[in-house]
Amino acid sequence: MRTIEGVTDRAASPGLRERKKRRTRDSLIRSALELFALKGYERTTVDEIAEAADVSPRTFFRYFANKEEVALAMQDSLEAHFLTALRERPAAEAPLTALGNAVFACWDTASQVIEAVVPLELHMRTYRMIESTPQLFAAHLHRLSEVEDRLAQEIARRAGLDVRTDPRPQVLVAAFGGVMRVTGKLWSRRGCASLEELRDLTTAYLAQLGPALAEDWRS
Amino acid sequence: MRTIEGVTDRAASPGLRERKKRRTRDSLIRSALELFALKGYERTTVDEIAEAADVSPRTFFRYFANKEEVALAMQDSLEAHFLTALRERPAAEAPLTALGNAVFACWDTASQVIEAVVPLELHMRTYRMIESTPQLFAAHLHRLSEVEDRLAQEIARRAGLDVRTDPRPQVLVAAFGGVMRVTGKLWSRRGCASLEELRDLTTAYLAQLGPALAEDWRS
DNA sequence: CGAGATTATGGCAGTAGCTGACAATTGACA
DNA sequence: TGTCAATTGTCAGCTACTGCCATAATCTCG
Repeated sequence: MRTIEGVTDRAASPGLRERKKRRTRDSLIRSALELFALKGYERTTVDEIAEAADVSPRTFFRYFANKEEVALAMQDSLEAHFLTALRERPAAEAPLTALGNAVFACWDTASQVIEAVVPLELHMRTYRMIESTPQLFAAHLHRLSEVEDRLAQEIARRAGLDVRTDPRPQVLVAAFGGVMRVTGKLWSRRGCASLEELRDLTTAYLAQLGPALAEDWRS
Repeated sequence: MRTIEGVTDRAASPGLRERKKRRTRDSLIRSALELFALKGYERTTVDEIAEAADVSPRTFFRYFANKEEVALAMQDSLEAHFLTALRERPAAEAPLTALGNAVFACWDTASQVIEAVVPLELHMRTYRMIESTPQLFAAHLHRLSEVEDRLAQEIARRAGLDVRTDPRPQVLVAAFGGVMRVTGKLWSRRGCASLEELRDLTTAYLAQLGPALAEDWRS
């Protein structure tokens, strides 16, 4: 039962079975990311990942629908983390402000979310790999577009609007997402140095949203 | 030689070999899109497409790197078409205005670009399929992100800026692209009825870019 | 505690996407 | 017409991924 599993996850002791599953999953992620970092995404086979995690190849596909998914597993956690951060923003904050603050708030605790599964540095390498591997980047963009849907939903809820009738939540989130992708790409090209740099980059680019839309750029 | 091929393409008679290649390619696209419409993307195999187009499966992969590519072939043409439309916009137009006008101008002639290869209605069905098939949609988003890069380049050129130093071109294009994706999705969900509807939708949503970024949404 | 219901895992066979290598065919061009 | 280059077909092979069934591990409840 997924629901019960999800609820008991953090509350009571999840039971041996659940703990074992989590360990297997984490082990698969770690093994995969390490192998990817070592030999590249395409040159790593699922069989190798399974072997490194000491499970059968068939089991791998019971945890991840495909090879992409294990590469993007941490992104998944981070996206959920971000969603939570947004929901915790005070209702008084303006939409765009809330989005921006949620990003920053979420980055403060992001390293903990990551390090619960893999070393931070490995995750950074993985992010660069995602940005530079077409197949992974495509899947990444797809997930982001689904996140944007949920973001728009949440933004609309905050503002007491209906996503179906008012275009502003979707438009805002689309623009916001665009900026995030641009900064993400830039950051990855610069080597994913520090979270500080990403923070500054994002601040600067988000601030340019208004000016970029201005009729005239002479300034 | 790609360059020579590209140049002679529309000028002199391209020669039998080139003509044959184009026919094979178009035939593959038509066969693929028809089969996709008939039995769905995943349930259509490359072997079937090749057989319908009367070539060997191996030849299919000489024209398209993978199965996704043939499904997105027309999008490819349309993106190139859009790029051209943007380049033809008068330099006096403001960045965002130029982007919007390029879209509309490009749609006026889009049907001709499409009908040179496949019936318009088949292309509409294909677009809906792209939006509703995760794997295709992911690939689609990836291509769009590459288009955005070129768009930013062109916008920067028009404004006499350097993409590397001024964030505005990229930010603007990212926001613009976000709106286009939102309208595209909406339009596909409504059944890709008419280009008119898409036009109205786009106009309305583009106009919301400014308001959506506003601090306060009470209005 | 122990029997029986659940659930996770492994093994295997098979499909489909995709590639490299080589041979055969076809168009280009002097 | 004959030579050269480009296109195509064939074939063997790898890898991602799935369905099926048997087995083994955990859980539940009397």
